[in-house]
Amino acid sequence: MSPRTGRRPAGSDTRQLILKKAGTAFSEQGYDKTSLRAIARLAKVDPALVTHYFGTKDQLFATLMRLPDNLASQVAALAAAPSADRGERVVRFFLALWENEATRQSLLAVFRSAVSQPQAADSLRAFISDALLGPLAATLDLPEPRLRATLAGSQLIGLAIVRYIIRMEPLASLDVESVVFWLAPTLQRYLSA
Amino acid sequence: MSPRTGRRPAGSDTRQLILKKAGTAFSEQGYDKTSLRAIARLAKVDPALVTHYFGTKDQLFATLMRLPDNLASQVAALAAAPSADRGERVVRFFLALWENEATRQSLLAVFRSAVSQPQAADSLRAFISDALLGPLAATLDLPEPRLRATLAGSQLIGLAIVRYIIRMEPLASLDVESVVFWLAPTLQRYLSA
DNA sequence: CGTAGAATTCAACACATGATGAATGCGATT
DNA sequence: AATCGCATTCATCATGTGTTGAATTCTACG
Repeated sequence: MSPRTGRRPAGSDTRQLILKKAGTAFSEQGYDKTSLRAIARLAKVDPALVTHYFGTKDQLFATLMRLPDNLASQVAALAAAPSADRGERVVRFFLALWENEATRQSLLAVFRSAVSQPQAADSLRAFISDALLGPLAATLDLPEPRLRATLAGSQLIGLAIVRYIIRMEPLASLDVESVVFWLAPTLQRYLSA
Repeated sequence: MSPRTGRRPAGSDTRQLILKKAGTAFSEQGYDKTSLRAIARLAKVDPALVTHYFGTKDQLFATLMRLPDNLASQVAALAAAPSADRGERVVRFFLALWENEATRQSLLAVFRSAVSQPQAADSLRAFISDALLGPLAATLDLPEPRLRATLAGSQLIGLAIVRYIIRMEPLASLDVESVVFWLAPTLQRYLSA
């Protein structure tokens, strides 16, 4: 009789399994609609085990949402680029973030949660504004740099929503190079002209 | 002793009060995070009364989310416009929708709910794709009309998110004319060139 | 071997949710 | 005045949530 309780025989890393399942669940449904019990169900584990490993639901989410730390420095590199192909570089950078499986998951989760969780929305806005658009605006010696950066942000966020969240065709299946081809001039105009 | 139960004295239109409170609640929090009980609390009414008037929560939401029916015909008019200032017209039309208090509420609610509710997301995609971008694409005699319409949609959706949902400055407080000034060329390029 | 501690589940709590059916009060019609 | 129907609340149900504390089983170390 397989015992219903107690420690499991082999050395399978259940903790990591839970993390993985939680990651996909959060990225597919957002924070609110993802229940600890659903995560536990996916990992074939008791809900209490999730709590046991990661504390509260908030802490679990925070553990998962660690975006790459070098993001800021990458943006700085972007800003230092010559202004002629700045638009293209920005688009490529943004697309790289979303095409990468790991970061895409975090981004999806954050975006999905930001709408309903005011706290998440605030931190998202702060992050985008301070860590991404701020540095970019700082290097624009043109009138209204802040506005220009925000406009660029609006096109990029629109791209993310349509291509990765709503998945509207044909943009959702378009190859990366074509996306760059279409969006680069727009970004370039916002960030120059 | 003011009786706790039974009909209320004066002729105040409670039904409409509930509708109004539900509208603001849905637009501020989206479908999921808005509870019938919260709506009832706002209207100072028993939760059962909400159910009594509007049936299920879904039906209440559907009752509120009736976007103006003439939308389709307006888009048709847009499509018929000369191609030279099509970009500007599209931007103006979109902004008019969001600057109008009544439609903004519906749009906010739909957007906020679309992220977490798969059903809402599907119908939003269908609506945008079929009723808005489809007709627009139909009148473009250029290569890849559908892609062009979707690109235009991405910039408009990005604008809505940044300006009306995330409320990121300075775009959030920018006057309408300036928004038109900045976005019209982008839209024009997607829809021509 | 024995035992400390980790992994895991069980059972339960306190709370919130959407929904329903019965009860009660008031207004309007006869 | 009597009555019918609407407006409104009460009490309650079934379900789902995050979280906690105790119990059980296994592993690892002495």
